[in-house]
Amino acid sequence: MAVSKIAVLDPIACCAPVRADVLDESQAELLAGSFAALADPIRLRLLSYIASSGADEVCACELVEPSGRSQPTVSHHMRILVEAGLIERDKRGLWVWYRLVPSRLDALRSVLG
Amino acid sequence: MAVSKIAVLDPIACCAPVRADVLDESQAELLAGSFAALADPIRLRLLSYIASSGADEVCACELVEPSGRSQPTVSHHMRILVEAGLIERDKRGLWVWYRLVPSRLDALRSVLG
DNA sequence: CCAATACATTGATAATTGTCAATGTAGTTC
DNA sequence: GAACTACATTGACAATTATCAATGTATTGG
Repeated sequence: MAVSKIAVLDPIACCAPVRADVLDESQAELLAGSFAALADPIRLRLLSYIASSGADEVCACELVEPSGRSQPTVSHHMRILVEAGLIERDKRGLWVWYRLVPSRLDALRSVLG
Repeated sequence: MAVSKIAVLDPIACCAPVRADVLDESQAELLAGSFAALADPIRLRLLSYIASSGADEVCACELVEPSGRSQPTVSHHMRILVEAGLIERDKRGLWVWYRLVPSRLDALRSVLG
């Protein structure tokens, strides 16, 4: 799946729940891209780490060690999550801060119902 | 992702919403497998076709043409959906009937909330 | 049984993906 | 501006995946 191609568009605007009508091809591509971002255990754990941190934002520097992957690999996965629109990136000084985009998670959730 | 390894386990029992606690590795593997089943446009459309059919079950023979893929390819994708637990398979005579497993969709949905 | 039908499996191939070491880049500090 | 720090990008490789043609396997009807 070409996750990066899909980042711009909005699943909320795109799709009613899977149960309502048959998805057309472009809707399906869009959603498959979003789900692909969730289809990796490292990315799910990164997302979960941020979501359950209590804080609004989490520093990238905090993500490498608990993930058990190299810094470039974490950077790669974070990019995929950002491009899928599930996470936002904010660089301030030397550090990069990530925060959830709850509306995106809600959107995906609503597609499953 | 090895989707097939994961079919037996139950995401409902496995995981609280991503926001509550950091997913451990096995939970993450499990969920990533489920999302991987949704991370393909053809599978999303097959799922959607069944979900929106109105009927409780849909015959496999009905799925090939609208998917635009070959019969073996559709068979392959349906197997992945079944192994992910999102769909149930029932062979009666020459025909195979598929139906949704709503509890699984609900389970995945609840993980995103 | 034999032919026909519905679906699954195999085998092969091209494309995609996860990973890391090495290197690059931008911001900070002295 | 030189050294340092935090993160990104590149390049390479192994593993996985989507696909189809060909073939296999049940099941049904004659």
